[in-house]
Amino acid sequence: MTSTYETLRERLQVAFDALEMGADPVLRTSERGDYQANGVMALAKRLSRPPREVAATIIESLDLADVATVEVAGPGFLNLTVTTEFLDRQLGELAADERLGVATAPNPKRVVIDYSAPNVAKEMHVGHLRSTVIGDALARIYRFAGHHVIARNHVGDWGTPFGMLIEHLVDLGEQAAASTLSIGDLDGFYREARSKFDSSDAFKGRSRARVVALQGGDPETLRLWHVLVNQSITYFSEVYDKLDVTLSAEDVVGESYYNHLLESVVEDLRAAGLLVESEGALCVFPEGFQNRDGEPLPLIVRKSDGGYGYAASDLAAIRDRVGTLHAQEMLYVVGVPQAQHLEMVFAVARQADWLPDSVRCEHVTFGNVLGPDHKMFKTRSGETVKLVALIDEAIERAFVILDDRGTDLDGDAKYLLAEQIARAAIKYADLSTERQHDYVFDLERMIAFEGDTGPYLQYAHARVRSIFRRAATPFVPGDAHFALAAPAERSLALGLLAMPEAFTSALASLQPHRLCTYLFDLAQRFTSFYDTCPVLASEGALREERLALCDLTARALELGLSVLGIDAPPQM
RNA sequence: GCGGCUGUAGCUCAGCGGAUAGAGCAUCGGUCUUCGGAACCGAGUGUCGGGGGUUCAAAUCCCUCCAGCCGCACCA
Repeated sequence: MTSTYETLRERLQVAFDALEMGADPVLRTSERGDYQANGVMALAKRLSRPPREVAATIIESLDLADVATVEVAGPGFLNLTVTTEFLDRQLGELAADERLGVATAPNPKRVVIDYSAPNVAKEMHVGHLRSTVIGDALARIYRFAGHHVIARNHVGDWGTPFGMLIEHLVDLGEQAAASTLSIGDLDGFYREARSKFDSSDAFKGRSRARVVALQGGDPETLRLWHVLVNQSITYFSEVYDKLDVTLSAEDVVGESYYNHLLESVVEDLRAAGLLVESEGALCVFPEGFQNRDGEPLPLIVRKSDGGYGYAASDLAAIRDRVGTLHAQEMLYVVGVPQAQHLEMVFAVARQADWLPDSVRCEHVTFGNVLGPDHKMFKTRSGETVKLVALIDEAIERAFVILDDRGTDLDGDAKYLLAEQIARAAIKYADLSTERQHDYVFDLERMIAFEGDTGPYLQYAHARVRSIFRRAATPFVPGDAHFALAAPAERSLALGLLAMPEAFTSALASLQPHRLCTYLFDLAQRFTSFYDTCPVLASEGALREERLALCDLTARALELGLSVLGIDAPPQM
């Protein structure tokens, strides 16, 4: 179906084109009418004609009779009020459309989304929250748009620390180490290894030898390394389950995967004439990057000791993703401190012809999670906050809230609901703010049922559903007519019809928060409607109409939330 | 020093070229014998960090200054 906005835009475009081909009508939603077109003033300026006269000309040729009424206001705004007949038709189509008007991409793409990226043998902490949650929401949004998403979890599973980690594993014994790694204190494992490395020369020596063995492909060393990696992947999966994140073990393609490609990366760069040796390291100097002394800044592909840095594996990953996976678009959901590094990697990949201009490649940045003191979120004692601890605390709070309101659920059902609420609180708080901004983590506020929160949206959804549970006769979708006599009905209808634009906007800008804003607005429109328009108590056609509006609202909330990775429980 | 990000109501945040700058929370006042009151309606508050400029129109674009955060060659 063609959305309401799109219908209006198309009609306006014809009229604007008649005066100047391609002139933008600048169509927006409005508080004065339903929509307003602001493009007249700019066009009038270009034509050197009085704006109101241009507006009159446009209205004359505007074919909107079956859609909306128009009037000129102020200096030349076109205020559009959609007709009830048109709304009725649109809602009828919406009701019959499982996608609620959201179109699928005309040209589905293969999209690689790189997100989460925790480190093997280390605990996941708040630092991984945003990449994981935002990345997963984008993956779901892209999938719903009809794209083929290839999720990549670029875990840190290689490098010099693995020498000491493996030696520590050997010291502990594999059985003991395995249980530590899976159940308990991952950071403790890492810290112990580190402190032995720092305090014991013997251990340091063994660790270094172990790194060499690892890089040399020694089978026993690789076996031990696999123990570490597999334990970690199991642990990651548990965290992803807790968060309801779609990443699976198959999406884990860590740094180690690119090892066998690094040499050829270097060779290709050399062959392309991009490689420069500087202070013993093999570098590429992409244009436009300077160090603090104003000298060209290198991307170090191979270190002076012969080892490869992460630039090399990032380059190999691009070459692999474009060359082998045939990615047509790549998103890196990675913290903003990596901005320069990634820019350089992308620049080099372009120079090396691994990254054609036709492939959109974007660094999707995000701000920091701050504590109540507005500094980087840490525990009271100054340690990083573990993701699992964060989720568990949210679940406990959800429990308390459920008890307070006297839930009739208990046991597993109650726990499941508490989990759903906790996840909604954490994810929605993260997704509903502009991605690049820092935000203050305040569990109390996030999990509240009032305000712009995940649980509020879930609650709104549950309330709609409850209407259908109470209805004596089952609701039959499809035969409703929408008279929209009450203002709250009309407002809700307009909200329901605006889903496609909200979705498209979130997708195009890689900003899930635009969808959040939309859903919150829709929920508010619904509660106003709910307050003033009795549903079950009304009769006949009016009852059918209101039930149909409720049905659409429930579906819209559920769809919107699901695409953000948030559950919409039918009852709370 | 260079580069990037940020600075909007008491608090948390939207808005990023259009008509009097919005929401949530908090505050105050109403509604309602409530299809789940964890509701709805209404009210107040802002040199949109400061200053210049571009434009018919600037919180939004450009320049500059101030404040804060982050990066700037071998750890990923």
